[in-house]
Amino acid sequence: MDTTETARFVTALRSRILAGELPDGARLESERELALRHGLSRTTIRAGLQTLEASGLISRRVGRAGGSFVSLPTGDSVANSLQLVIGAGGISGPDLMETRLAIEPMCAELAAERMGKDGLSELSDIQSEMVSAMRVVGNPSNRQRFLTANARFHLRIAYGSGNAALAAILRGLIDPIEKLIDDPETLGETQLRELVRAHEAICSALQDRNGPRARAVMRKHLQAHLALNGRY
Amino acid sequence: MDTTETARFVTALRSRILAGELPDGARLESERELALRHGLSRTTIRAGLQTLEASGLISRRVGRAGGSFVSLPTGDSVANSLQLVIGAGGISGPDLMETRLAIEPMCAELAAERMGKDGLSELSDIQSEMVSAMRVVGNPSNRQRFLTANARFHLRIAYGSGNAALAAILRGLIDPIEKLIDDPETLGETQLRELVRAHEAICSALQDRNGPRARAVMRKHLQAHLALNGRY
DNA sequence: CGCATTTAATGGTAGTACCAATATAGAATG
DNA sequence: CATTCTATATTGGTACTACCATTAAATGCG
Repeated sequence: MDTTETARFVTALRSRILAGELPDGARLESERELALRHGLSRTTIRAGLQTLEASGLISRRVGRAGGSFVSLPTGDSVANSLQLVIGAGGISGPDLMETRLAIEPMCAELAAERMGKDGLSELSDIQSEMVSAMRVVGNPSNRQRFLTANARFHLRIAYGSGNAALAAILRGLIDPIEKLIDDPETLGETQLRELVRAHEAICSALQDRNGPRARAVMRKHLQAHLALNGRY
Repeated sequence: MDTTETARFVTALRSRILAGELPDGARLESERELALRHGLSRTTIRAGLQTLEASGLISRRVGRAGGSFVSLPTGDSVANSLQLVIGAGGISGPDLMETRLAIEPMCAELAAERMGKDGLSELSDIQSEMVSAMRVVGNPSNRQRFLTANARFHLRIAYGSGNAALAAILRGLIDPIEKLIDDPETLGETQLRELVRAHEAICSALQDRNGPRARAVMRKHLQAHLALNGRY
């Protein structure tokens, strides 16, 4: 394996990073120094660093105090690659909804156990925002406000689950899903009102710290979406 | 945004790919031609292609009929970035198990509805492999055989769900999880036998095309793991 | 026709030079 | 002394040239 010099350099540096030898935020040597140390040209070093940067393992800044800095990958990179695959059409609409249906009830259950007071109040703020946006949802910009707040509502619960993996996955799904469901035909005023009501029930279950109920209500809420336009 | 020439080139080419303008497998112009067409140096073009390759959007081959080829990202890139984040310690052990608990029951339910005859027979082959490996599980190499087959069992069901997103996610989780649970203390012969029994029940539910039962049995199976060593 | 050889095209690597951004050291100034 | 401006050093970003290694196609030969 690792036929090229660049690939060798990448795997070497990547394992040092993942092994924790280079802590988060650590500054690597300059490209010129790395080239000398590894007996490679700056060209090759730069190619390797480019790859590592694209993987989210380092970030680079120019300038005197600049250089390459270790940045341990977070859920962001998962969300990004998920969005890439979806954007490329590698995952169908029904797949998205099914995945959501797998993830979010679990998020709700965990959030009921773990979400703090501030998180819950943030959630009810978002809920108020949705209610106020709904009043004039005929206005296109308000419809957008409504949908954005809806996404934030679900994301906030995922964060509230305290589970980085679940949150990252939902973050990757939510934008494509939002575009998928934004259809005035199937998502009219009646449905929006129903949606707000469901959110109310979820909030209440979370405040009661009732995990199973939160899970059940969330599940029902999502399945209602699925039923709206049977096949996406 | 896109302060550097490289970044500009990357975003331009990426959107062309995601827009479907460049179909899967399409061959890009050579680096020298791209440089001319974009009025950039080959250096910059190469930097951009390096990034796109790391994102899984293109692959490159040397040689006369070589070049850069569009490769629409698949679940692999999601699995990879998931493994990167986990490898960097960005996701805890309990997070992993909870995510698994969210994903796999859904996989089982869908697989019960969608898995074909060949898939089911593959599954029972894997099951036989596990049974035969279990007989001499004291032997370390056989223990490895057993665990590998176990992973394949769960992955096969995820594929059988026909849902690319769920399969990709489990693929990213399974290796780290396998290492996590491979503890002779908590996973002794008694537990292995119990595990095989659970797999048997899952197989049977799938063959009966009983989705809800498949979901329930899978869920119970995973929760047994969780209970084994309460906190990972 | 079939096989070996040559040739041409590609990405990979090296090296040099210079540019642009930016933190730091130092000088000028109040 | 404090502040502000200026020079400077260090860094990544880009350009250009040259050559190598790999690979498939074109060519030649038997």
